[in-house]
Amino acid sequence: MPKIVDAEERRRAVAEAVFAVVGRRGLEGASLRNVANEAGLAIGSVRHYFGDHGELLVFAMKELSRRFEHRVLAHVERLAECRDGEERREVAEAMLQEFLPLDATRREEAAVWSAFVTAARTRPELRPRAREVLEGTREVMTRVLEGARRTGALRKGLDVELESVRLAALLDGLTVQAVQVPELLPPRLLRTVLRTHLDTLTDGGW
Amino acid sequence: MPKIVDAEERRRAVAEAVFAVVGRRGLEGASLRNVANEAGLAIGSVRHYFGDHGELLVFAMKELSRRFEHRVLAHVERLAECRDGEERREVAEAMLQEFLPLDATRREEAAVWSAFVTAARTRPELRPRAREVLEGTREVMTRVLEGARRTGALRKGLDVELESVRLAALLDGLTVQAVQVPELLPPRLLRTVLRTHLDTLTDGGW
DNA sequence: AATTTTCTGGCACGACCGTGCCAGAAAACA
DNA sequence: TGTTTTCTGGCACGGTCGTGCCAGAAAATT
Repeated sequence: MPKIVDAEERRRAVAEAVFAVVGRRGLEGASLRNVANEAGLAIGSVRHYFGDHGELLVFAMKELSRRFEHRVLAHVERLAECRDGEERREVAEAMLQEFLPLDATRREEAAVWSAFVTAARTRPELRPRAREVLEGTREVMTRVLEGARRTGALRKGLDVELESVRLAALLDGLTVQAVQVPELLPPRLLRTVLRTHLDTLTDGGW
Repeated sequence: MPKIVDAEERRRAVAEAVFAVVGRRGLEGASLRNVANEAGLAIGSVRHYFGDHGELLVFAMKELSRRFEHRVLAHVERLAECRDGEERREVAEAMLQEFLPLDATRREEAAVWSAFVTAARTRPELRPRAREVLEGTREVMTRVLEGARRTGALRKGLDVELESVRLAALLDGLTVQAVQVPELLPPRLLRTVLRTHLDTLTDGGW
């Protein structure tokens, strides 16, 4: 075999180019030509690693969600190691902040993800991953709230399932709006809203 | 002058075709040809009423938000006429439900709006309207919460501005997720989450 | 050194796009 | 009736798209 080249790494590099193009020009700008150009490759090379255009988009979407999940799960693991109550609250809050576009990098990621998810409604290939991520998000919410309930931090009488849906929706709403009109949802406000919400779930202590 | 034809009405009819096409094929499917075909017109006719393609999209987006605002403001007026506390709560909740995709029609509307808003990030012509609607939404939230505060229904110690942001984000998040994966957010659940949230704002009574 | 396989780069085709342009139909006005 | 203006329908252009196809470069294998 020729040309020592790690195929998977190359695919990831191309995905990176997809993110850049989508961030700048939207998903409809992510043509093979534009992506290849962004990646500094010839269009033929890109096509060697991806069967067709749809496959490229699916891979990029999966890659984006994979990275995101990786970051979140790191927090979840740290959460499992916590014994101290105060520390639990801080780690949980840090984990939930991971869902918010608090800096330019994350805002771009969120914008790109938003583009994929919107497109997923009309493009069947993209739908499964959109659904998986939403389900995963809800599950993470359930896990953290259930954990809080076990340690007695959660207010009595709360429906954990319902609160998971509410929390997931709140985070998604904040993200979508912050991507749309960042001026109206600066990082500070995003953090405050999240903290306020968590306070209502834990009536004071944690 | 020739051809008795109400230009504005024709423009609205074309906008209707835009909604149908975007609902079915996404915004990138809303080409002049597809829209004209959907409206039963020749492409030349559509172009007579809209300077260019961008103008068509801007008009359609404005028309969609205009209709939505009209519906919401009707509720707001009814809210102003309310004297009874119980009635106020019901009308307010009905108004807030207007933001949720509770039936197929509204789900389609929300999906189309979502497509426009996502595109607005990369298309400058669409940005102003996206921002206006978000600001308007937040203002409506502030108005209804401020009203509740005046009548003593709101829990003490709540920051109305902050709660407006939180409520608006929650509604947006529920909507976006319901458009993405309707199975995970059936109308019943949407209503329950909203009601639960309002309960936490009014500690019991209203 | 010869062969095989992976990889790169690019040409060409058909499809769709927005738009400039124009000819003719249709109705109001002279 | 003739003129004018609005409206309709369509042709043709340049551009971008995904994709089929292929030739040659490059490296591992024989």
